[in-house]
Amino acid sequence: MTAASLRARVRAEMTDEIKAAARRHLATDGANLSLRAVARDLGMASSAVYRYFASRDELLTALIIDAYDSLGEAAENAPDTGSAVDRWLAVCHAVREWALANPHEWALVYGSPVPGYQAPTDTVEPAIRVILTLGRIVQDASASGEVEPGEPIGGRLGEDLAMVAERAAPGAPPQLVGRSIAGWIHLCGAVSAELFGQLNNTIEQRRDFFEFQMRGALTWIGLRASS
Amino acid sequence: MTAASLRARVRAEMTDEIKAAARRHLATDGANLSLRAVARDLGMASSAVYRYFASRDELLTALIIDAYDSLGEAAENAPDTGSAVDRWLAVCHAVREWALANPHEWALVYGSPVPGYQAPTDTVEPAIRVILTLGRIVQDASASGEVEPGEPIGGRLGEDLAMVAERAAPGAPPQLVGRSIAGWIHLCGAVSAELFGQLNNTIEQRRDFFEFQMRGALTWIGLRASS
DNA sequence: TGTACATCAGTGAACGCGCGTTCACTGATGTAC
DNA sequence: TGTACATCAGTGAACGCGCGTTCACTGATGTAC
Repeated sequence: MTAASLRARVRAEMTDEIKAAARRHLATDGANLSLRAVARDLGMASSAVYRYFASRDELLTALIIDAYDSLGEAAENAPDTGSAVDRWLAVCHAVREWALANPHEWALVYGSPVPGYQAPTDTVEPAIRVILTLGRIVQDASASGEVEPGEPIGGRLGEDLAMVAERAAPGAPPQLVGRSIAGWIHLCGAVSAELFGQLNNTIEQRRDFFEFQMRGALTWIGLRASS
Repeated sequence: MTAASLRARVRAEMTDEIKAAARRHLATDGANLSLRAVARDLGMASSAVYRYFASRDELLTALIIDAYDSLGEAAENAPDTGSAVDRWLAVCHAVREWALANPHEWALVYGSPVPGYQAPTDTVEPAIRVILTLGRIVQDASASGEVEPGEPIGGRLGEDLAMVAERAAPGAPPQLVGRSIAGWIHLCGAVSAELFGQLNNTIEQRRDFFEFQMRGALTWIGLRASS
């Protein structure tokens, strides 16, 4: 380990500590967390944070990227065995469990947009990891015939979906991809509904209801339980 | 018109103006809007606002209740003719169109919870107007047999759903109510996905895709196009 | 109808606070010869 | 190996700002007799 890389490592560790403290502040302050409060927690001058992040927004961006990456990793590491339905459901549960474990980071990326904050383009790649994971399942299922193709979709929507299919599940029929995107949206909606309190005092069997919903969505999407 | 009720009317008008100004501020500041900024917009001293709202949180609560009521009214006023499927879709489109017209109010009630804000109980009644509207459609469809009842759901989730059914669609089978709640959650998720930017650079035919999703959800929910 | 009083909307100053960001600086750590 | 210099993390004061809320007050509007 050369001296230079040691300095780099210390720097990386400090960067991580700042992000960790900022992440803790998401719980109390949401997306308008305070740089000064973060610095205070770490016992350092607020100006010192500027050695690591050029501005509050840049720190926020780092948190957003980390959240997407962490969620994406959770989705990618979901058990990848069994039928397409099994695999899809495993991803759904992995996403939900990650969100329950990291509710404020979920809110940061899937909640209301932060007013005045414009996400830079380097958030895009981490942002699509979940949907690419689902796309792979759909593509595999389509290749092995574990799928109801369904009615083709014409018009401009058909073109939109064909372009998405090309990027996320090449070879799969666009209408199937469209139904899969709908499934992903339902997944996000179900997680947000649970996290943001829409089910309070109504449905207490959260996990069961979640699975019920995702299985229901799958019947329409048209993945089959076995090939 | 007595003098007293005139004073009351002027007061109500001023209250409305404050809320209108605050609503405008939702666009730029989100849920952490500033009382002082609102007062400034109206050309009044910031302390004057306290004659109308005891605190910033109380003003926020008023905005939340108004948003729920406005959305609820839009849903209730959706065209109420044709089959259960027609009526359900009409409500979905009414909700989406309201949200597109009032994106910041949608974010206020269906976006990430405001940290530190606890909604008082008088937000509950306005909050459930949409789902009660959907419940009425399901109840009617169930009564007239325009419905696939589907497999009953046992266990605790079944009990949860039976209780919801009792409140929102008495007489309808709990499993149908469960699928309907899932449809409502998908509706909220689809609107949030569109509004919060999840479809950016992906799907441009927003209305078509929305309708595609809602129709798809309906095939699983099991409302029939005609009795 | 006229007058004394009560109610109420609105003012402006103040309290005490926190914020993001900049800047000149100190001192430690690394680099080049 | 030793020394002169450059890099870099971190400090602390300052700038200029905005915030929610309170309080004693003024004047207009309504009420009771």
